[in-house]
Amino acid sequence: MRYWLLKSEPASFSFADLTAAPEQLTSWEGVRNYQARNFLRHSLRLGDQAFFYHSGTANPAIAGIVEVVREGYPDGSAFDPASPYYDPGASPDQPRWYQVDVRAVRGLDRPITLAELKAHGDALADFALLRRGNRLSVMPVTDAQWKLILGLERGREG
DNA sequence: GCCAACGTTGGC
DNA sequence: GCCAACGTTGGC
Repeated sequence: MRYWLLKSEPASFSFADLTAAPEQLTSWEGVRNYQARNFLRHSLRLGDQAFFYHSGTANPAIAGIVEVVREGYPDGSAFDPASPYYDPGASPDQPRWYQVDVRAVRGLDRPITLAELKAHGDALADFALLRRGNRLSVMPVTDAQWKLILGLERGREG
């Protein structure tokens, strides 16, 4: 099993939205970046877990944990002219964009903020999220990073 | 293939 | 709202 981090703007779709969804399940659609697409298409596997990260908010933070319940398949929103994710260059024959399905595993006892992650910058020096200018919406998390971050959950903040 | 212009992301 | 970082686009 491998670990990942998925970004979402809570104003569009929050971890609370996911836990309120039927079966606490959603399709992770709308990713329009090739590097992130490649992860979704080929790398995220059934049973892999991911941090659900809230970006674009006053307090960016990891809010919860999700699990991959369906591996990469074509992102149909790219074929839908009514969708904000519509891409005229994609078609069912040439899907171009891919999505996975994820289900909520649990919310964290408390959000682990970006500020707190940065405070552990020595231990998390290679953490993709902390790389300067990182805009990837799907990124890998190593076993060590996963453990360290979950260790923060029950520790004192900061 | 180069690169300037432009749009988007996302923290602050 | 600002701005740095970065990806994409399109002229050449």
